[in-house]
Amino acid sequence: MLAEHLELSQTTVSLVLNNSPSAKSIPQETRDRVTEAAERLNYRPNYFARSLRQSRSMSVGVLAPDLSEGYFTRVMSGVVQELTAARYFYFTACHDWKRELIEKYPRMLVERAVDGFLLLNTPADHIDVPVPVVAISAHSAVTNVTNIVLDHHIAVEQALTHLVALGHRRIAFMRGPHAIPDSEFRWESIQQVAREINLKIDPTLVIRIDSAGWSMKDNYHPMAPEIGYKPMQGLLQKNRDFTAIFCFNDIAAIGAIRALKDAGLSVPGDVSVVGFDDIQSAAYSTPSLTTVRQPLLEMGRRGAQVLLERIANREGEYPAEIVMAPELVVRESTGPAPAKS
Amino acid sequence: MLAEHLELSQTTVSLVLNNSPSAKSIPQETRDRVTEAAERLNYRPNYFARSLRQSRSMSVGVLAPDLSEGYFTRVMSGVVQELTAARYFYFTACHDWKRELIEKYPRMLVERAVDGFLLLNTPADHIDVPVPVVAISAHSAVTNVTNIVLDHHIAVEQALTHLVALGHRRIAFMRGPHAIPDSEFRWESIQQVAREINLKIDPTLVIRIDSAGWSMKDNYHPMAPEIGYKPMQGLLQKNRDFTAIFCFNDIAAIGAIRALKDAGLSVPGDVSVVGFDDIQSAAYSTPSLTTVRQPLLEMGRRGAQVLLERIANREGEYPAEIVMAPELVVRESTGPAPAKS
DNA sequence: CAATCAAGGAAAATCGATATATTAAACGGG
DNA sequence: CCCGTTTAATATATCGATTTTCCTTGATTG
Repeated sequence: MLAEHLELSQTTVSLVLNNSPSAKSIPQETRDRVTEAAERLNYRPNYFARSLRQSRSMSVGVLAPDLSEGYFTRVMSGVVQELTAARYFYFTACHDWKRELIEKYPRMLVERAVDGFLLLNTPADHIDVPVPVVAISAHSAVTNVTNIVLDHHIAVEQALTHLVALGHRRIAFMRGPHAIPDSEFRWESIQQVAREINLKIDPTLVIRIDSAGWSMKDNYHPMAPEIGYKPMQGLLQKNRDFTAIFCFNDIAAIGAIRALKDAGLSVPGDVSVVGFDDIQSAAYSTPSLTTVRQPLLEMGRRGAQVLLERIANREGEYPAEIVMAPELVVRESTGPAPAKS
Repeated sequence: MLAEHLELSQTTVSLVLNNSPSAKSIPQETRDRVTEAAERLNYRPNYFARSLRQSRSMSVGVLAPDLSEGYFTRVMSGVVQELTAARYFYFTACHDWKRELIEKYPRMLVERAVDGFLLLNTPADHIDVPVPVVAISAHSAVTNVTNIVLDHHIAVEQALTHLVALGHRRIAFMRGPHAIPDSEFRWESIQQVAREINLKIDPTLVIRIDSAGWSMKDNYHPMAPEIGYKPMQGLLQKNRDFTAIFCFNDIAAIGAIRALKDAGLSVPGDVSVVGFDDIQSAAYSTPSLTTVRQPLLEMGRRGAQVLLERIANREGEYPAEIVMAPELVVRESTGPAPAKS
């Protein structure tokens, strides 16, 4: 430490600069001398030394599938707001859906002594770490983990009643990739809501985004509209007897719309399309997307808040699940079902 | 350290585990005992203790305007490939174009002892840190900084000769926001190339993306197509005497196309649109975008490579600038200029 | 045979802070 | 005038590694 080169002992300097309670016996004059010198010499306590002693790093690990457009960036905006306010930084690690990495990165980050983990869209089941974990958009019943999830039942209800109200009965579904935790969960909700509102789901109208297309490329590209384009194209070759499709996310919906157009169908004239997420480009693509908005920013904020609370109070109670409300945003991609031909 | 609780001294354990050169006098049998015990007890050296001693953190700071779709995610894909291979992690900090943050974050990260900085799309002029810096898409002549830049002259040449070859003469330009380093640089190239190919630039056809629209919102949204929609709308109200527009980036181009459609103009029938970057959605929007591809992934990789080299060899020579080549991707948004009416 | 050298390992210093214990002087009350 | 308390600090232990220096012991060598 440099500050005491000029006058006092390390102890005193440390007590003063940390405004420690046991420093109340130090007279104001001395305090001023210390703070002034620290200011003048631009003193910064060594991060490693401090962290070594206090055994905390003031940083958290963020584990996500990829730096995808839409989902990641929106959630992280919220996360960053909270972390920054608490003077925390974060390491990002993208596992690219490889199980090996999903298990390896947490270990590596624990070695880096992160104080907690934030999981985005990533299953928490095989993650075992000695620090608090908050999972956003996962649905895992693991101890130690707080889940921030969307109310999928309401989300699906909003989307389907909207379509049914427009006269649609033959509705296709594009399910999410197996890897994504939300996929199964949402599909369950779809089946349940369909029963409730007496809507039949035709299995030949159910297609699925291929998780492989997600990342298996030389030049690593996260989620592109392609993921929706291909399955839609496949469906159109086999069965065109539907008037609407409910897609797993907006990116896929944009790809699906493109495929519909390439097949000579108009949106929403022939087919209505509903997306999910409400990403930025949803409002600006042509046609603009009707979609179920997830409050991603708010989910990121709540997640970070809970994580920081749990870090500050390691023994306290914490919720196992926090449920957020979706909101249907109606735009141009949905319209009345065409008259039967 | 736990390992020596069982047998030897810290020194020996450390030497063996780090495979230190001065450990060649240690017999194989002892080494095996140490490594076996480390394995069995799942020993992990304390990150802080090690970093404190070696004074390096094995992490770098990434400074970017925002977690924007397109630019950030693509560049970072490349960066991450290299960092991961070198067992480095990174802190991300988004300055949101606030000068105060552009100066504060580097200081904060230096306190965190990052070993180097990667600047994305961020001016390096006011950043003064005691570690190596690599700036991607900045153009700053600051010592200590290596710049990774695109060859804008070639980029502009490709775009403009393409439009001119299609018969376009009255070409509008949408310049980038002041804040972004590339903006001015590219505009210079546009003017220069225009002179070279004898193309007149009509000042009333030059519009500009408003940097304020970038981030001045309650719910922080990075770059949305809106940034291109508004200026385009403004131009259309004043002057429709043009047959093509060259936009600063793809997101803005998508917004511009939307504005053109809303004004009853067809793309590319009435107006051809050229974007910049070649982001994922460029190929999937309607119409798909003709654009100048920046090798963003490659730029990220090169940037990270240079940074890691400079960290490993702090005294070595290093290039002040590395220039990358663009590539024009022709898609649907450009076509022959309409006949004069 | 004494001096030299290498092998094998350990002791101690160090990195730069924080936490705990201790000291020395001043003060005040009985 | 002695004893306990407050004031104002300091000394020392500690966090957990790496780095430097040093000490045995046995073998080699001139």
